[in-house]
Amino acid sequence: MELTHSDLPALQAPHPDHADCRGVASILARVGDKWSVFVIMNLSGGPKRFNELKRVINGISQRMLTLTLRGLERDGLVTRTIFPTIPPRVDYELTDLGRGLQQPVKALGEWAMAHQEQIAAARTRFDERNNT
Amino acid sequence: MELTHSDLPALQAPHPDHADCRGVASILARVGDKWSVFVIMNLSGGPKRFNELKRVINGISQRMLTLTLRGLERDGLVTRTIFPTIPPRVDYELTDLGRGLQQPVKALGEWAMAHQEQIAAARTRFDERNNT
DNA sequence: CGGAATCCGAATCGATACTG
DNA sequence: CAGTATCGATTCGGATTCCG
Repeated sequence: MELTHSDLPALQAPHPDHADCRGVASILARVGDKWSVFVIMNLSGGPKRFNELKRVINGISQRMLTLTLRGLERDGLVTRTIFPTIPPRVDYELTDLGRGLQQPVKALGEWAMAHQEQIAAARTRFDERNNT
Repeated sequence: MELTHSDLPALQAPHPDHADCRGVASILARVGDKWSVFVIMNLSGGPKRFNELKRVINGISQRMLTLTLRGLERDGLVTRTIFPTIPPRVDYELTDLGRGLQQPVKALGEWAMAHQEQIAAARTRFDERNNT
């Protein structure tokens, strides 16, 4: 698969807690993927079709939308339902698991929104300091 | 800079809320970066030196640790303090901003831990279904 | 010790063209 | 409409070498 940064090198285990880091990291990677987040957000309101998502997300290529949706489906976050009509229709919908993920993701998003100016300022300062 | 997935294409704005997606996404990308998360976690306990981090994280290359730390420093999440001793010593420490980020990240990490079996199972099922 | 610089293969991604 | 397939450009990232 192309999308996942999934498999990461061994991680030391100072506490037994760290045993699960491998799996956890692959989940964090999905959240860090901007397209995955956008798709999850745009599915909050209910099921959507492929091209509907493509229009709303605006900037995603067909290829990346397909890849992103496959990844989410693989992780059990999204379901894919085919209606064998003509023309074909495919609906994507959040699973309960996917909806559950929205809470922590929104928390993170809100933190990001709340501090984005602070971070932007830090970036500007850092960039000015280094180049010129 | 090499590390950031930062700049993303325009995003439609159904609600005015979505105006900030650009900046927010670049912050989410940092959280999605596995090394950044590991570094932030490992700095919870207080400042650490470069090679100390390198040993603890185990699997990160020197190059990626440098890049990751620069990124975090740029975003104002980590400070870098040089002690001009011989041999040189450089300490990295979380800023208040960095410590603040830990809360939502931990929430996400806990969600991931809580559901990792469910997700692993979903992946297995999906993979079995498709190939073989 | 804590990097910076270079090399180079591997993984990503967008654009395009084709299909049922 | 909802994809798959292919290709070229970019980016990523590990290994290595050199430096104060």
